Amino acid sequence: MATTEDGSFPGSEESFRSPAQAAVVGLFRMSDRARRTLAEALRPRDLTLQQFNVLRILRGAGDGGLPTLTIADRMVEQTPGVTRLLDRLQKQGWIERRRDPGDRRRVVACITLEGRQVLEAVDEPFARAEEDIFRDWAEEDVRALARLLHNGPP
Amino acid sequence: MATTEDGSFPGSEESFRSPAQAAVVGLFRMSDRARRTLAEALRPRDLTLQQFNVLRILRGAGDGGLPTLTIADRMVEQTPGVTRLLDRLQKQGWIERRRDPGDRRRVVACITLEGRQVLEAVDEPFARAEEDIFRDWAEEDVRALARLLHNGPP
DNA sequence: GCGGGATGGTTGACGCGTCATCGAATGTCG
DNA sequence: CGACATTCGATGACGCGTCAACCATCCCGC
Repeated sequence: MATTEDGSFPGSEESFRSPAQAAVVGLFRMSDRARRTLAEALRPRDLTLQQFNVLRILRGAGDGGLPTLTIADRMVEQTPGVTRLLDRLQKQGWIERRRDPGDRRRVVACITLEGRQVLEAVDEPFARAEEDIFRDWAEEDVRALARLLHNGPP
Repeated sequence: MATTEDGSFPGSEESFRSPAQAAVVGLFRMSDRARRTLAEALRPRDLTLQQFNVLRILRGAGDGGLPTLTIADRMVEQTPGVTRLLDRLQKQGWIERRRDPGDRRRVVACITLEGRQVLEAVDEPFARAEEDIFRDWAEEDVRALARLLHNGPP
C-alpha cells in the first residue's frame, strides 16, 4: 500500500495517521453495519441480537441448561447484563430458570420449546443476513478478513 | 485457506459454517476488544468513546460549530442519541449550544475551552491505546485489515 | 399570506453494557 | 463448630442506541 507524502494512510476518502487508526475506524464501521443487518433479520420475531445469542447458546447446551455465569463467559459480557437479558427471555417464555439443587447459589437457565421454535424461525433469515453483509465482497476477501481476525492473540 | 472435510471453516478453535460467519464473529470479537481498550484510555477523564468522538468532530469543525443532525451524520448514529449525548456534554461544560439565527430549527453545538482541554488531555493516551490494540500484530496484517475494511461498498 | 408538507430536533420508552454494591450460599481453616 | 473469604447472582444507577411520536420552524405553491 502506498503512503502519502505526509505519512498518512489513505482510505476511500479519509486519511489516517497510522495503519492502526485506519483499521480501528474500519473495524467499527464494518461491525456496526453487520450489527444492523443482523438485527434487522431478527426484528420480525422481536428478538434482539443478544437474546438470539443467548438462545443459541442454550440450545447448544441441551436439556441440562447453563448457569448464568457460564452464559456470561460465552458471550464476552459482564454478569449484570446477562441477568437482565435472562429476565427478559424468561418473561417472553423462551427460557426457564431454576436453582441448582447441588449448589443453591447457581441459577440454571434452560431453553423452552417456545424458545426453540422462535429460534428455528429466525435461523435461516439470520444465516442469509450473515451472507448478505458481504454480498459485494469477493469471497477471497471475506476469507482473508476472517483469517486476519482469527489470528491475533486473545 | 484449507477447508475441513465437512465444508466448515476453522478458526483458532471454533469452526464456522461459512467464511461470512467466521468473518462476522471475528469482526464482533475484535471490535469489542478495540472498544474496551479505547474506552479504558478515556476513563481517567470520565469521557466515553462517543463523547470523545463528538468532541473531536466539534474540534475539527472550528469555532462555527455544527448543527445536531450534521454531527449525527458524521457518526453513524440516529438523531435522538446525539441529542442526549450533547445534553451530557453540555452538562459537563464541554460544549455550548445555541439556535442558528438564520434557521431557528437548527441547534448549533460548539466545543468550549474546557472541551478542548479535556480533549488534549486524552488525545495522546487514546492514540497509544489505538496502537496497543494491534500490539501483537504484524504491521503488514494491520495494513491488510485496514485495506479490506475500507474496500467494500458503503 | 396561508395551508400543507418537509426538515431539524426533542421526548418517551425500552433494551443493552458497565460499574459499584449487596445478599445468599458455599468453602476453608483455625 | 464458627469466623472469614470466596463465589454466584441480583439490584441500582447511568450512558448509549433505537423506535415512535411529537413540536417548531421553514419552504413552497397557490
